[in-house]
Amino acid sequence: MSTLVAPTPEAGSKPAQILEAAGKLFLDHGYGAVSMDAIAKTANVSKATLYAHFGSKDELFRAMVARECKGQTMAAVCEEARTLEMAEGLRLVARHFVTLILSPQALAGYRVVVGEAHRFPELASAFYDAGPARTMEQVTAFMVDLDRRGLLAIPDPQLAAEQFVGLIKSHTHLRFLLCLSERPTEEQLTRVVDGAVSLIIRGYAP
Amino acid sequence: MSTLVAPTPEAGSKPAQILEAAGKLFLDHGYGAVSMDAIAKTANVSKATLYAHFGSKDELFRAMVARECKGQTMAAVCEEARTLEMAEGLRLVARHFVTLILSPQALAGYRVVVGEAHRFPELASAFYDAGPARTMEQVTAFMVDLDRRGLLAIPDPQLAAEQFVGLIKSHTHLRFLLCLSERPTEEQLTRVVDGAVSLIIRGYAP
DNA sequence: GTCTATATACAGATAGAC
DNA sequence: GTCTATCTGTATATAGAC
Repeated sequence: MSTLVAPTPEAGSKPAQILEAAGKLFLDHGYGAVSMDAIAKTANVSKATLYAHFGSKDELFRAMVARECKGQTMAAVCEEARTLEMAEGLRLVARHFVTLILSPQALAGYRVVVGEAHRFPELASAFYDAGPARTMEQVTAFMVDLDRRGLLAIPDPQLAAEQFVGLIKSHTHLRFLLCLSERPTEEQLTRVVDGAVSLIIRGYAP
Repeated sequence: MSTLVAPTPEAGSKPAQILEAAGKLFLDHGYGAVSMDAIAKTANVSKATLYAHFGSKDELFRAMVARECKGQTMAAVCEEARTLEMAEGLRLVARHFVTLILSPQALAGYRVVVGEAHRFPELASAFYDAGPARTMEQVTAFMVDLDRRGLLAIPDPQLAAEQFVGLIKSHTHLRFLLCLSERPTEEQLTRVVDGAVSLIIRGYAP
């Protein structure tokens, strides 16, 4: 399993500038549509310098994805949710999750990784491990906790976790992926979140 | 709204050969990774002929997506499902839907359209109208029917339809999009379908 | 309509000076 | 380590013969 843990270059250094430029461009326009020239230009760096730090376009792309994967976690929220009343805890998790996946960065990352999954299968795999897989683990653990406390009756916590995130992504995520909507309205968010929470509670009531 | 209704060339003709080759290659490797040379070669046609029928790579790409969008509909199944017992009807719809979205063609199309959504926003929009939007309409109509017959109590049929498809896509769809799995096992399908159906039934029980 | 051959541009990657 | 200048392949698109 190829990890996505790349050594973070110190802020302000040339590699950091390059990674930042690469992130902006790749995420906005996709892998194929961005040239190394454009990245060098955006980073205020010569192309030779670029190649001195990243051996190829592939390598730079991988490093960029690794960088973007960091800091997108549900761990803290799932911990906090355990201390709340059930419906409130579920709503907190759902709310955090929907905000995360509809953020412009997450959407752009999703687009580019999905679009290049055929060409970079190991990258897709590493992205999955670093992002969605960890999220699923954390949400599953939350479901196990609800079951243990007797608040819900969940025979298959992993299935329940998958259903929960499926309910939240629902149809909305696709609409945003396809650039049909720009920003979620407060109303949209509430509708999806409340719908998912109440369906899970009614469906898994003890 | 740009429709995706392109005149279908007669089978066996040069345009048909070209579209078929373009479909194969674009869907397998993505827009950026496929050259017009490769398409011409695969179609057993010269590049000049190719340009005689399709003015540019963009145009060919659009025509290909239009072609691939045809024939993927849920209409017939949703009709049939109305004649069945509730759980069986839901299961039929779910089963058909999951089979549809996990088919290699649908996955490949999804990947390429999502990956290029930034560059071809109107195409993404047309794809949405031709595929997902129509599916949602049909599933929503099915939900309305279940409510009218008093089998379920569904105050917001559109939300329920979105939840139903969300439950079915769940986490599985992402795993397939990222090329982490090749073919769904019978067990996977049953698990997702039964889980979605029973959650909807319990959640919307009158 | 279809082909061979080519124009033109730009991509990724490198050589060599500083 | 960083730059300017360049090599080399290949991409899209077209000209002109048949």
